[in-house]
Amino acid sequence: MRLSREAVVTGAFAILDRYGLGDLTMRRLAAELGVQPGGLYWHFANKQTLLAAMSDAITGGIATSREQVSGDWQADLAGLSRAFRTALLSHRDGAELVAAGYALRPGSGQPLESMIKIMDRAGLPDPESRAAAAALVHFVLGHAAEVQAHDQLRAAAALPEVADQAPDADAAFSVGLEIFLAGVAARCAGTEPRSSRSAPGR
Amino acid sequence: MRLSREAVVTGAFAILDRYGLGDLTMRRLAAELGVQPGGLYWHFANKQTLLAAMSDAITGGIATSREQVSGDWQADLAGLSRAFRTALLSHRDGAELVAAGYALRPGSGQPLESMIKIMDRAGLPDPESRAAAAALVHFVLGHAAEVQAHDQLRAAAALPEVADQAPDADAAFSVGLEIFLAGVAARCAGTEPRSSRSAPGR
DNA sequence: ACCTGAACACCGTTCAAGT
DNA sequence: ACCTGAACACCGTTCAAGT
Repeated sequence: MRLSREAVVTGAFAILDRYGLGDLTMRRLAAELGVQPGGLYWHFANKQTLLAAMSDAITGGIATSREQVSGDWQADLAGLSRAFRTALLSHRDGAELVAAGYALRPGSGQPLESMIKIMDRAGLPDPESRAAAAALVHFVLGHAAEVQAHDQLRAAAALPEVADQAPDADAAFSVGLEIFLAGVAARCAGTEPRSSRSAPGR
Repeated sequence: MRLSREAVVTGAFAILDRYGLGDLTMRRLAAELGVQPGGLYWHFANKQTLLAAMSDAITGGIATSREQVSGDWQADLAGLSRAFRTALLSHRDGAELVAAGYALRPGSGQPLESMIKIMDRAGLPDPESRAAAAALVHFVLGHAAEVQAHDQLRAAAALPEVADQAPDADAAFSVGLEIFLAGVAARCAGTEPRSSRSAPGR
């Protein structure tokens, strides 16, 4: 069967979900697709490009669908952050994969630009909204990467505990997100258009 | 000359600073030390253990020296975060190195525990202070990793711009840090700091 | 246009054997 | 105790040659 970019990406996700990022090699992928390793390089210039395509597949579709939902910027920002987290957790090692390519390709498909827009509407001017969005992205990426690392440690140790500390991770994410939202709200105090005043300044 | 754990770590840092994390291989390190690759495995069980030792060398000495400086928890937390950032930036790819081992070895030498203590004193109870500290660590790690990735992209492109956007990065870090501090302060509003509650007349 | 075959230049790790 | 020599089982990538 003829190969294609999509077929390669699909096969790559199959290996990622079954064996993890460490075992996602060009040679293993070629074997999975019934092809010689060199054949992959007609469709992708190198492994990095393939990983970038996978990263875009994970983060794509989040930003556009959640751009402007309501007038409440805090709800919008929380929803976008949760959607980002869910997308990262939807594939094994998804956070590590996206984080690896994130710094190299600024904003290419990440929800960063959407976050900046939401904060702009909240009353944060451009340089600060960009810095704030970057901080939020770093938090979500780091949190999701930690969750998935713990997942794999548990799987490797074959612990019989079923639901272990999944609720802990969810609660920890909510705490971090709420702190961030409160911090942005405090910084917007005075300049904000019409949102609720929640936190006192410093 | 006889090898030692410290000599191996020192050589590893030399390669890291000169060639980057991607070129830090056991074979190259062995050549640098005038030794056969297999010889390294008498001092370190595997590469991961060596990288963990390097990570500890980077983060060690921050937490202990900056534990309780003043009574102002915001100043303490900001100082600790900045010291953490400086430590990560003190070696090439330092943030990526520390981040890679971070999720696998919870808290082993990271300033996370110090952050938790500071927030405890600020009035945040345990489960929340832990989640907040994790969020702060993720922000600092992600920020530093992005800064260093941009550093290398600039170096690879051989851009003639000298000071480029280093001030931008510093300002972005400050914004993220201030937002976080304001968010924690907002969450602590109402609950008095521990020192004024439990210590009756000091 | 799309892929094979085969090679190039690497990896981390192990382990008998030497000293 | 500490390291060598040599191997094992892999990597990503290239590229002439086939179809």
